[in-house]
Amino acid sequence: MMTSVDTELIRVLGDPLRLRIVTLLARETLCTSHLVEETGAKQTNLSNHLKVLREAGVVETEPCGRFTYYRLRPEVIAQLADQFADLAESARNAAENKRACP
Amino acid sequence: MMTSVDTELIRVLGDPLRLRIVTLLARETLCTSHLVEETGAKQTNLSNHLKVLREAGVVETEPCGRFTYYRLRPEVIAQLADQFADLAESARNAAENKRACP
DNA sequence: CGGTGGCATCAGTAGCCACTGATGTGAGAG
DNA sequence: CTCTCACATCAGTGGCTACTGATGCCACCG
Repeated sequence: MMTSVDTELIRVLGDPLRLRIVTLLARETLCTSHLVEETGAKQTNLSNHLKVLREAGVVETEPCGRFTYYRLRPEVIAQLADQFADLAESARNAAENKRACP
Repeated sequence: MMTSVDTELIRVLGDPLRLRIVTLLARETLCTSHLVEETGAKQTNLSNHLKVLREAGVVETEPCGRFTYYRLRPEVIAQLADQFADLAESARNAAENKRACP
């Protein structure tokens, strides 16, 4: 219920390129070169963002020979969705709560 | 369905203080001085963040004499929750899609 | 009508972070 | 073994932004 939203996770997803990556990975599991091709970003840049996403627990890696596949972790996104849903419901219920002017 | 997540909205909510404000406003409608008192932040700083939240459509204002009440817009948060839920579901369905190594 | 309190705006600053080029590492191909 | 390719790491830099102090504006109180 009173699960406050994870600030760090939102901050991580707040970057346009990272959100782009997450959106792409929501459709299929890809490796870095695919992401380079899809986004047009440099490999170094993507590697940095993927590291951030990995450390935030948003994606997980699966080595495949020389390649590294990145897979999105749906539970993390789903949990975030639930947290926002809770927040929205809380806001709806408290619509008429108004603290008196001091 | 394929509603991509609004980057700007997430970026706005990615700031710790702004998320704090949103969480507080999810419980009750407050005016600036209440938020100063709750968060311990300076009035100027809060005013800046509230402006950002207002321009992003997250909150709306209701003047009450000399005071300005801020109310959270639940629809915006709910829509965001839906977008993340869609993303999570999409990721679950595409769990086994893996593009071939180039 | 002056004074006060609530809030917005302005200009300046410091810190963070996204992006880049160069380099390191490790697996596969030949 | 050597070369190549996929990817990670490192160090440097520019731009954005959160925060601050000063000031302006407006509504209410006396």
